[in-house]
Amino acid sequence: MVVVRAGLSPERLTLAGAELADEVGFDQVTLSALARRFDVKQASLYAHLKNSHELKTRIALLALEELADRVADAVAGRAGKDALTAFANAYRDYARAHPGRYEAARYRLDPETAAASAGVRHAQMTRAILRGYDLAEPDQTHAVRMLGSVFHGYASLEAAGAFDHTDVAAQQSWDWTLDCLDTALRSRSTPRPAA
Amino acid sequence: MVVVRAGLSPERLTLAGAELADEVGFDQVTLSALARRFDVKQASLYAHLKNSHELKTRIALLALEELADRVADAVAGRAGKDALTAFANAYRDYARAHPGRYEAARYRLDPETAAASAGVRHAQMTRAILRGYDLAEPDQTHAVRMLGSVFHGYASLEAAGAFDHTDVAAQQSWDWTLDCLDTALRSRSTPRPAA
DNA sequence: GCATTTGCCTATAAGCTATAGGCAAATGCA
DNA sequence: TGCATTTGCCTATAGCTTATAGGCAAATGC
Repeated sequence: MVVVRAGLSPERLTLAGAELADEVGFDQVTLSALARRFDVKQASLYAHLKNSHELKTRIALLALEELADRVADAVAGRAGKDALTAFANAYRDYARAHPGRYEAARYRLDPETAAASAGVRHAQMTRAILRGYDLAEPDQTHAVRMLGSVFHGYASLEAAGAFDHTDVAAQQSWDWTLDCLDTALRSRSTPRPAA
Repeated sequence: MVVVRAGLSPERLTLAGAELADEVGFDQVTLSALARRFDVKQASLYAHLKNSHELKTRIALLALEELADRVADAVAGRAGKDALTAFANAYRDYARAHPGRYEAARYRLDPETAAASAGVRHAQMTRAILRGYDLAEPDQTHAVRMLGSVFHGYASLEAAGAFDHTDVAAQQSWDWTLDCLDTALRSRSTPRPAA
């Protein structure tokens, strides 16, 4: 009776959990389901994860990390509306390709964990693309929040199927929205010499 | 041994469920918790609700209804930016006053239920507001989606505490955002004679 | 005043999280 | 190479959840 170990680790479990989330939804990610996936008993996972909260937190951190990487990649070398579009598309594309991970990225983290997460990179990158619009504080903060709301709101509603009822393609509305945002932000630029 | 009946009904259970959601979060609303609240055994609830999905669906419908009522009330007799602001504020205020119900309003409904819900009133009211901006199709649809995204995104991020880290008041960013949206929409008005 | 319906009950099963304790494989070290 | 320790996964168990089946008494109908 040769017993081969499954080779579990927090990292492997997290990755498998993220895949599971994309397949069945983040709220359906359970330790039991994960254990089944590794053909292992559910209690065995507790040797690698403190509890299911830790699993979810790790998946959330993974998603934030991946999303920040993609956005960083997309905006590199771009500025102005070009950067805005690249950021927004990277964001939306990730949410569509990885719905479970995207949900996970909204999992509520305790303050210290959040502070150490890639969430701060998101805020930094948003501020970076706003450099092309010459916004002074506190307008810049307002704009960060507005953009975050639009991107998250759109991704979230689209994932929920809210745009499925009407015959207009979600892609067109997205492009239109980005255009709109660009205009709005430019109209708020401060140091433009002649109004 | 006088046994007094608890007087359960789908309506009372739904309302209590909504209150419970606001107190502990929509995902913490369970039939067991609800039964405890009525000092009744959990299995008894199945006489009034098919299952927990029905409870959640009913809470979602209640929330959509309430939200639509408030918005309708707020926008009545207003037009243009005034209407936009009233709509937006009613929306955000509801989300802040009733976080659990607001979460419930995002609960995924099956298509027929959604079609019969107050969700359609939301879309109608959004279109009504946009009448003040003279947008032709498909721009109107784009605008409906953009506004929905901003409102939902903002409420959702604010509820998640995403705006707590920076010292700028969420109210100010909200006002700024609405201003921005108004400008953006006006710049897209079609039948404005002279460009 | 009796029959029917209704409302809540107990009992039970299955799935989830979590803890405790056991045993064998893997590893460390002389 | 051989023994002690550590590690990895196991079983067993308890408490929580949803959900179903069947029972009995209160409420209602006639």
